[in-house]
Amino acid sequence: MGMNGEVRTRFAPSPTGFMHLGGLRTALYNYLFARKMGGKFILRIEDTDQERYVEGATEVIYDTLRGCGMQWDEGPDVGGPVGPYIQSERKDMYLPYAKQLVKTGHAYYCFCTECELRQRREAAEKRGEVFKYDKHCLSLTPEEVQAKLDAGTPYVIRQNAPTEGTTSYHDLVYGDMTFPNDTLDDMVLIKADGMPTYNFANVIDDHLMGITHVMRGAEYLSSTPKYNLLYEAFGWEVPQYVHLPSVMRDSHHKLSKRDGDAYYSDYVEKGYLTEALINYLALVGWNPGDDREFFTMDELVDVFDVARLNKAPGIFDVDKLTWFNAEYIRRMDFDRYLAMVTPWFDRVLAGKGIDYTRLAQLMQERTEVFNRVPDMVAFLGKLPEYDVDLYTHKKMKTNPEVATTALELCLPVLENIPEDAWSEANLHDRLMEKIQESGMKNGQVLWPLRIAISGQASTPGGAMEIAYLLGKDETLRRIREGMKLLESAREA
RNA sequence: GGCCCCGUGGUCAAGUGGCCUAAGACACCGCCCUUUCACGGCGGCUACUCGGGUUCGAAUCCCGACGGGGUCACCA
Repeated sequence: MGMNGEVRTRFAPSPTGFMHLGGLRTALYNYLFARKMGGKFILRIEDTDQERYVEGATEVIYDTLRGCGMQWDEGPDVGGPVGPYIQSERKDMYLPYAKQLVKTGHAYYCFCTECELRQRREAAEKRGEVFKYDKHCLSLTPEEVQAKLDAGTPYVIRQNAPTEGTTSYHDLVYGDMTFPNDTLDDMVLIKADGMPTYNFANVIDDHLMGITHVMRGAEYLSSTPKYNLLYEAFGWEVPQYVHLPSVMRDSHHKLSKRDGDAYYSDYVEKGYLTEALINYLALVGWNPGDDREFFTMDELVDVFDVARLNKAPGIFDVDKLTWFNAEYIRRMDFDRYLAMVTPWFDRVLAGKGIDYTRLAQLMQERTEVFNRVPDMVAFLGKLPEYDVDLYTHKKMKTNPEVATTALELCLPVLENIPEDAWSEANLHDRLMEKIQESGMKNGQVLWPLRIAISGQASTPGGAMEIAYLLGKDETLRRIREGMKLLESAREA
């Protein structure tokens, strides 16, 4: 707990230009926990790697988090009492701490060059050994160090990790963890360019920012002992740790950039809803303990409990996400759906004069992901080429002959409906009257009709709806075309 | 390879020694509804990785094996 017992969590992404779903989930849990505990959620940008700097990347982080409904209490753009919240702007704060560690023997200057280290590492690998920095520069006398410093020799500062004994800590998810110290490497704290490494900045900042609970990916499980050694060297209180199981693509791979399935933006572009994504993501690695599956952000805050976090990695199941998405779409206000689906309609129906409102009514419960909409409605804009076989449907008891009869039956009925009376109700009543009187079954007439005007086996809505959407001229045109197709098939 | 973690159906998962001849959801399959599809309703399929213990009793505790993941950077 912080000084006044307040919980403080942080999300500390590096600005790469994209928001990884695993990272988003980490942010979500940090946010939920802070809100749940009535604490503070802090955003910190970790941009100590200058080579990886990407223009506009921080905005992507802001937009994604805000878009998902996770507003931070302290951060680069909103300020706060322990700023700045961008590590590059804190650059000068770290070196003094590193020097303090050097003074107390917990760290030391190292003048080995990257090139030398690489060679030693490769040599070790060739021998089948694990490379570990051999504390070579630790044996330099204070005079030797000073001389090199005075000469302007490039240096880094390394942690002086113990080589014997063990280091333990308690994790709120994984329980008690113990690591042999001889597996700990002397990690670099300050890089040759004067910037702190993530490993160092993270500890300093978490302490200075009063972070009480560090929630991050399980990949940090084994580097945590080194961080704790740092806290102890400074005499600082170690935060609570909450390591999160990874989000996988399948049992062997994490969600990856290469497959185009790792980033928040990938899903938004495909037409997934933010609410669905957040709702689903919350459930990969955590569950409320009962059967509830649908949660708003506020409800999530209400039920979230660190004790219910899972340890095993979770596979990100796009099918389940898609189901959530479809459910959210079905439940959304019609006006919002219409506004969202319109651009997708436009891709294939722009300028065709289709009644979007009616189409949207038909489509809302059939939409799973917006990017599947164009293919579903394209037939309204242009009759697809189709095979006569489509007229044959066993259950509907139709075949080309029945279909021909059916279309011949429908054509005059539809021709007789005036343009200004071309409504679904009218279409329905006139057609049904005729079908009754013919003695044919509904399906025997309606199936061929729908095939003729849509050219495909499955459509959003039935024959009446489609005929209405198409309008009189286009409907009649398509029926005549269908009759022609049937005729040429008969001749062949 | 060293160290660490994990292991219930295809996937997410409930389960904290007896209520488990193991819930729920997604996916899949079948039936019903129906002018197609979708929605909806009903039903079905499929799991405690394996082997030893401990115990009257184990998915639950212990040990081992196997499998999977993570980590071993002047990246974060």
